[in-house]
Amino acid sequence: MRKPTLQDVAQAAGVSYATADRVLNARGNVSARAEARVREAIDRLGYRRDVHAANLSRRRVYRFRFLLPSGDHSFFRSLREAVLSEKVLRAPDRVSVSLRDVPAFDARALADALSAIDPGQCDCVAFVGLDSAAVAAQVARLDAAGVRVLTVVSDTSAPERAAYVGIENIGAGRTAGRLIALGHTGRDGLILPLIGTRAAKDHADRLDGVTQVLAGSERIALLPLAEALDSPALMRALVLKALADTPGLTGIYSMGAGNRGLFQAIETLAPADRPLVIVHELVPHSRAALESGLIDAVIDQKPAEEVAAALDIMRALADGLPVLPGPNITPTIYVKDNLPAHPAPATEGDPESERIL
Amino acid sequence: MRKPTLQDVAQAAGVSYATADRVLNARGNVSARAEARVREAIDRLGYRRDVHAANLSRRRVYRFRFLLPSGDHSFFRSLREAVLSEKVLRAPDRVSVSLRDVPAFDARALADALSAIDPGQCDCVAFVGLDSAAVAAQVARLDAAGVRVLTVVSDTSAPERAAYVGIENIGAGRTAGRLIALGHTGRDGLILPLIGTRAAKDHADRLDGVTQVLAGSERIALLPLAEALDSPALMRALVLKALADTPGLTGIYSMGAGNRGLFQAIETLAPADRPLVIVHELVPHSRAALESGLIDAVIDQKPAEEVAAALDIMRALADGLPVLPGPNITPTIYVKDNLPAHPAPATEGDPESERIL
DNA sequence: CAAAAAATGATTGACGTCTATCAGATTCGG
DNA sequence: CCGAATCTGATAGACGTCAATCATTTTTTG
Repeated sequence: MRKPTLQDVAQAAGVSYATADRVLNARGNVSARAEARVREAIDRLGYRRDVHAANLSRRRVYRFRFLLPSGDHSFFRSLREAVLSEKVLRAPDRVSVSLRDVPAFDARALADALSAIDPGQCDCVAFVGLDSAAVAAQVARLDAAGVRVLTVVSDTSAPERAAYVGIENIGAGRTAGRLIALGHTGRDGLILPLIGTRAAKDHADRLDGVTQVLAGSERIALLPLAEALDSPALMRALVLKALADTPGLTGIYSMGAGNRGLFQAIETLAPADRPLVIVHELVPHSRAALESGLIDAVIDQKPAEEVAAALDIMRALADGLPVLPGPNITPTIYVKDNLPAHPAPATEGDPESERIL
Repeated sequence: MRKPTLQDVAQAAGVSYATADRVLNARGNVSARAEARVREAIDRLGYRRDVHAANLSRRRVYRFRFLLPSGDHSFFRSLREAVLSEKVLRAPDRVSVSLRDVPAFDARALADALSAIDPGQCDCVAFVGLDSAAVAAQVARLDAAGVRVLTVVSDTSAPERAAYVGIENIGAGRTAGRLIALGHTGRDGLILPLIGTRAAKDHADRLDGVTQVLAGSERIALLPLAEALDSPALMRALVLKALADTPGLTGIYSMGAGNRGLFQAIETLAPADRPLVIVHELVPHSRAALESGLIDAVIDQKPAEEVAAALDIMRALADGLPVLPGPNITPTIYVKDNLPAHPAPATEGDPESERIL
């Protein structure tokens, strides 16, 4: 049995191809009777439009845009790399991806970048969520203009955003807490919680999570929260101070960035004395720290998967398919022994593979 | 700038469309000079064939087949479910997936199933690797006949298999070892290693891995290996016996299946007394055990991702693209707090989504 | 009941590629 | 240099859909 075509549907419904097409593409000027017969035939034959033929015919290109925080944060860098690699990967599928940098954590700049988007030139935008009235207004404008909007990594509360792709940070914090508890089986613990800033929702959620889990253990206590503002220097100083001031320190959980400073501080200790250390995001520095045994675990949100998932959703949104909005990436735990193979350095224009097909 | 078409290439090369086509599709009867000019034009314009238009024109359907172990093992069940869900997902992309059951761990039956494959009816087969001369012979036959072959979950040594998609089991065992070590920070340990069968390569590799890591710790010792043959009943008996015989038991690592028996045995203990427990594969039982706090971690190979990755590779193989063979799925660690949302029960023929588009 | 409006059918030329055919041109061996 | 072999160009009809046009039929309405 061949897959039915629209021609088959028309025939089965006893109407012309033109009428079937009018129904399928909602072009109007169709009697209720004819429409019903066509719909019935579609159901009966199990007709599904051939998306590739359709896109070919209408010369359709999916125009997707990412607005990503600029700056030298390794995590954002890996996000950007993931976008660029998906860009070339999906080009054959008529997906055109563009990437714009916006200043990090700057709601004003983000709103400006959103306002610069021409609805005629873009089908779908993804950005790292921030909450502000200006951002919310732009999300509403774009949605009304037919541009679907979604958030990645961090959500926004604008009700028009069609989806969020990212991890659930309370769960991520709980996961860290669970590992800390595991590392304190049968012994007492004193944990230093390091955060980037309380103001960032994702950081705050992680703190909530770890607190929830450790509250369940009477033998583990949390030291007062230290804010390192994602700065390696500050982080280093804070950790060195804590190590000096707190002899019984058994663990450190860093919820934000700037962990280079943390690693420097830990390096000053004898391996046997060093506390349990958990950080977020697998980036070159944290990977090296894990490989060398300086730290115990990295909780990662797999930016490459996140971008791929975002693009799948953007595609579905552009095609008008229903999309469930919830968080869908689960935080991954990396230890020294389950690290992914080193990613091959981006092979821009590899002459070998160019030639094939 | 529009994407160049083959027509553009022909024009740029100063030849007719027919000649450019002859070069692109290696139809022969082209002078070296003309071929060179066409290739140069392809490079210069950055021409890439429009795969969707091509597949439309040649009415191409990718015919892929999975041979999966039958039986009631939950892990194989989730593999099968993953295949079925990908099957409907990829149907619009001209990918036709078929699924055949073969008796588990039966090289003879596997070879028979492979021999039943008609090269004219199938572009690519994936199966769970087993080593036997008969299997190797069939792999060679299929490869020679133009059917690309790949292994999932467990590899085979047949040199013609084009790729392996699965985790690296030594690494998985090491990962478990690392978690066990983490759970024994500052205390001594005695660990019971449970295996399905020594004969299974993946199980044996996990044992190697955990042994490697724990050898590095003087405070943790491994009890003699117990073989549970993936049987819940046997598993239960073995664990109960070990618990009775070994007062100092602090951990259990189960490398195979049949963990239902393990959970039953653990349930008899007071929560405070129970050892650290790590098992493989996130299936309903292990998930429940994790959620209820009966066990500490599950190491999973993400069957859904594995199947998706396998299909991507099958597609690439069918299109003649180069594919790197190595293992590419990293084992994932699940604790109570980073479990994925419950998968929606397979929505076969959801009337809502049928209608869209 | 006639004129206007609405619905329908028939058809056409894209989209980019594949496959096939056929006539004409070029090259080659003897 | 002639016939044969090889190469080249031109063209046409698919694949399944889109978008548009135009003529015809049916229905509505005043």
